Amino acid sequence: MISHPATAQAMEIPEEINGLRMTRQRQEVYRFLMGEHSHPTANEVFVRIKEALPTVSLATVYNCLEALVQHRIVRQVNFDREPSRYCPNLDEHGHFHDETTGTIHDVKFKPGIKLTDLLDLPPNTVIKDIEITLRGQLA
Amino acid sequence: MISHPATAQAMEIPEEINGLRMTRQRQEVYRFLMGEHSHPTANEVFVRIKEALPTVSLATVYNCLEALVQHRIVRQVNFDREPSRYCPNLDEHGHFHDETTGTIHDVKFKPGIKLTDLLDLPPNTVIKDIEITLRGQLA
DNA sequence: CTCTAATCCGGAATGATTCTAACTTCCCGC
DNA sequence: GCGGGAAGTTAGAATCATTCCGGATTAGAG
Repeated sequence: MISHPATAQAMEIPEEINGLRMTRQRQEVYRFLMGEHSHPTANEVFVRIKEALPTVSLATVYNCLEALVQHRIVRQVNFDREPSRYCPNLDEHGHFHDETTGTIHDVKFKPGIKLTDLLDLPPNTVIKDIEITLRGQLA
Repeated sequence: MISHPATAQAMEIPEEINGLRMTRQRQEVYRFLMGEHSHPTANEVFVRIKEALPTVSLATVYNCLEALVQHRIVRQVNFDREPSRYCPNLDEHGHFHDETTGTIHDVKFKPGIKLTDLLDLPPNTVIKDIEITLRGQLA
């Protein structure tokens, strides 16, 4: 087992997360996402991890992202029909898309809010996932 | 000006809605959407209104849908990266995507709920649009 | 070390949507 | 009613994020 004291910014990543074997490529994707709050697209992940892994392919980035999402290690965020973005924040939260800058911000819920309590859902509904997206501008 | 007493199901549609001139094609798109709760895709709208307007093109359906959405006459709903769907319900509401049947249901908020009150938004934020989507199954 | 499954790779294919350029219709002032 | 510009429509081509494919590589079990 080799440790990497020289590569300072390299975060240690376990060999497996939530039952997903963390290959080198998945590590790089995951490491990059964890350090970003900008909700990158697949392509942005791709160009960025190519620095560390020059032979990586875009298809692999898509594969890795899908695996990470399936195993609930990161979240996929969709805005209208724009390219999907990826978010390392696993807490229940929404996303605000600032139209003037094009940036995306996480939006917390006020304390004690249980989203499903506010919705008029039919009984016996099993909710697997909730997505809240806002669009507007910071005046 | 000809009236159409024979075409029974034909709903009267004003010449203009929210400042949008209602051409024949826009009328057909709008009329169909108003009678549907199934949240059709652009292509579903296309095949359906071709019955009344055989020469209509898919590009026109997209144009009409965009115009209707821009003028807040119908709403566009996006689920992950699936084709956009269109919804005649203008009340603030969410959408529940039933994974077992593939159907989409409108979800009302419980009375008195003001969505933005529950979110921890930065001050001076102007919200133009909110979208809430749920995924799960009716057990 | 060998075998098999998982993963990765580059490039081709897919499919919803948008663009383009030509044609038609609408509408306004005359 | 009539001409001309603007708005709307059309078919087909182009776009572009994403997925698929076939072959090469790697990992882990025995």
